[in-house]
Amino acid sequence: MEHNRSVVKSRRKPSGAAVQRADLTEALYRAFFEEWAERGFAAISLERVAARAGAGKAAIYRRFSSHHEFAVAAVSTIGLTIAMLDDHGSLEADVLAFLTRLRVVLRHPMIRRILPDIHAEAARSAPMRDLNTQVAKARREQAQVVLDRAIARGELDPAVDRDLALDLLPAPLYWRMVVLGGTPTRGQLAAEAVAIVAALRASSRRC
Amino acid sequence: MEHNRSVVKSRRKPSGAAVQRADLTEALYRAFFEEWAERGFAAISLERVAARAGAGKAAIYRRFSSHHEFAVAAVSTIGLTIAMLDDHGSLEADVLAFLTRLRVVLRHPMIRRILPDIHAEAARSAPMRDLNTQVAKARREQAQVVLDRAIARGELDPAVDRDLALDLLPAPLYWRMVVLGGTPTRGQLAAEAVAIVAALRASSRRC
DNA sequence: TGTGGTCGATACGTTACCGTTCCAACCATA
DNA sequence: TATGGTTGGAACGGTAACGTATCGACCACA
Repeated sequence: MEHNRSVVKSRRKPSGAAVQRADLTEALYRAFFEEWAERGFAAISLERVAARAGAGKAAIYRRFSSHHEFAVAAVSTIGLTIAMLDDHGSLEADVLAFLTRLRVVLRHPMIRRILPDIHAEAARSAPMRDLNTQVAKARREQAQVVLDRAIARGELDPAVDRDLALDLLPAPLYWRMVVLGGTPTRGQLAAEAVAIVAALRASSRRC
Repeated sequence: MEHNRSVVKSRRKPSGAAVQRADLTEALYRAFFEEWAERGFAAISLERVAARAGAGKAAIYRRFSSHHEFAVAAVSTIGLTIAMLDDHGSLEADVLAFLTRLRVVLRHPMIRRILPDIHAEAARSAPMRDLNTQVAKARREQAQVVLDRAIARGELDPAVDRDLALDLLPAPLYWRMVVLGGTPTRGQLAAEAVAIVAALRASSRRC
């Protein structure tokens, strides 16, 4: 069907100018996210993306078979940086470290705009839903470590409600920054850590 | 400029078929939100909205001067139902009632899809930001009542960190339902209420 | 050093939506 | 009951993005 010539007889490998430029591929992804942040996912125009990347539309359609596939490929490049958190000696310190890192992420104006869009789109398209659960899983693991350490230290009951705990850790800060659009100070973060630790302790006691 | 004839000489008030049909206006709003939920805010087409409402485009442009104004008017119809919560006798019961009501709201598939879109758009356009803060304020007042009652009962320190408390109440449930896409059971809601109460208590103690 | 073959950019036809204009339908008023 | 005047719907040009086809430019290989 496609690439008929090379299927019939591939004399030699592509070389020279006939090889895809990885830097342009990256520029296309970057432009895609910039457009996303500015206009919203549903309004992304591949023509503007190409122009912003300093390329033509063919540069996109040679790499991806459709608008949709390009979008999927672009979002798939996210969520790979999942560096683990250091041990800070106590649950409260670990929680504060977790919140501090989350604040760094949510401070990026682009991420702040794209994240809620992902959640909205997750209800509409399957690949976006997959991406969302994948990102959630990565975040989950990071938080699991915090809980496991606390249990090992004896600060938390092993029978702690993990699902609830994994909600309690990121939710208040996400709410404040993404939903309300604010940015808490370091002191407010510390107060939040104290409250979250209390909530975590309470969610292990049987009622 | 416009409506010259009636300015020059208004013989009699509009009547008969010459009066706007309120039911169609409502149908247009409804269609707007259905389109929003299906396609995303940025991809709303007024042509499809009109078609879905069983009307022509002129029905929209007679009522609103532009696409943008229509959107603003539509979103302004939200957030007017702010019925106050009954007193359930204890902070924990009040929190549970608050969560139960929030769960009802977030169960609507349309609201679940539209809310994150609003947060994303709030970072892009001023009127959407206004809407968001307005909705936030209504929610705030509802939660304030819960806190005030608890303080009156002696369950909470009057010096409680209100900003933090107002984040702690809705955030975990919002996270679970909108970000993760799940729906907690009544039992999970009760456990969450316990955890939140513990967090609220902790956020009033001085450190 | 010649060259094969893919690359990126431009131009093109198609589709969809915007916002406007026009006209028949409609019904409470007088 | 006749009618005035606005309504809703359909048709119209204009714009923008999609996805495809074509072209010269390019450069590692042989």
